[in-house]
Amino acid sequence: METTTEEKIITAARKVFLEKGYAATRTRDIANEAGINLALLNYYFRSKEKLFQLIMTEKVQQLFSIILPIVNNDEMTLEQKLENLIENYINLFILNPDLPLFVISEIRFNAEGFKSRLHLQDILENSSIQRQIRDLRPDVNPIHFMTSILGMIVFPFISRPILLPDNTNFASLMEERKALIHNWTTAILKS
Amino acid sequence: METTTEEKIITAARKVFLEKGYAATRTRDIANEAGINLALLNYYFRSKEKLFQLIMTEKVQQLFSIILPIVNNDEMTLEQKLENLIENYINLFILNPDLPLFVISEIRFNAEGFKSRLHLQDILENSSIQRQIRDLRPDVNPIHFMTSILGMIVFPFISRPILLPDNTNFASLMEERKALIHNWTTAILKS
DNA sequence: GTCTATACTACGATAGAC
DNA sequence: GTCTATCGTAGTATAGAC
Repeated sequence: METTTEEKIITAARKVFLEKGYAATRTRDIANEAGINLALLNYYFRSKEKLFQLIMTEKVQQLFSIILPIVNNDEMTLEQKLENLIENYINLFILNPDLPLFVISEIRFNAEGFKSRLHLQDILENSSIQRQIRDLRPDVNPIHFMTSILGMIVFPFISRPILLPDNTNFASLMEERKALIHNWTTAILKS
Repeated sequence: METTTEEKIITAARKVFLEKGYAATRTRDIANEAGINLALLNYYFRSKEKLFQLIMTEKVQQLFSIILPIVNNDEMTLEQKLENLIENYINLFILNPDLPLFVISEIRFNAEGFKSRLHLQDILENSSIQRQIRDLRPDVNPIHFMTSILGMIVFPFISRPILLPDNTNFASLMEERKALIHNWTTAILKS
């Protein structure tokens, strides 16, 4: 075991917070999962809230580090951006199936805090990708294309516990989905 | 005030649970919101868990009472079913914007319980709508169409706190979205 | 049915020995 | 740094008067 105590706690916190969410998580569960004492957790991170912020920041960055470099990239065509979004997000979610629902659920409880920190709406507003969409389809509010594209990518992962059977090979289903979404997004941009 | 105490508690519970989720809700908050005493809440509903089940059942039914009568309706064409889904779900979510994220988030913490009760996968499997989709597009797993259609409908409501600015008139944006999704779903079924 | 008071437990956090 | 023990509080739930 090469990992430090601090790393063990963070790894455990990541697991428990993602599984249960902030409110349902017990710091004792994190301590047990990490194989250390409860007191030690507070020694390293001072409070449950602080430890959570660490995990949450990490997960928000993981989620938005895909879309942020793309939206304002002037070197890429719209076609390339869509391909890139689909490929990278589906790969990310296959490896981290809890990620999207975790971030969406927890941001909801602190919507104002993250809105003021992230400015995602401002970033999308007048972004390169939004201009590209508007050039192609000046008749439609671009937010409708953005939400439809992202919805097709994200929704299977969010609704998986309700809609999708366990027995299917979920990963390969999502792999084959890449090409489909690619066709569908270009189709709706022309419809 | 014509409402009974029981109704006042349920109304308050509905509000608080939907806002905060089960784990973060305090029964004291519900009691305060209802304008009654904490002891009275337990007198009527025995426990927080029981009260929550009541609200959760109500919300799950609210959510699935739209899709369930449609999927196996042999009188409707696929076209009519899609139109119906889009119209009814967007209307429902405009009036209840917290509903989809609440149900999805909370089911996640008790996925097995609801899966065994709801059987939604079984219902979709070999359903009338799935046969209609397969007739039209035997080359694609119908689950991809279902998740894309539902994703386009639901995702704006789920991602609203992150993606969409407050100042826009959200309801009218969703109203105009109905016709767009209608076009887009028929477009992807033909692409 | 409705209240006040309280029992009981679980949780987050800290004190203090090592 | 790491532990045991414990404090203080907040949470669910109940007892018992009215």
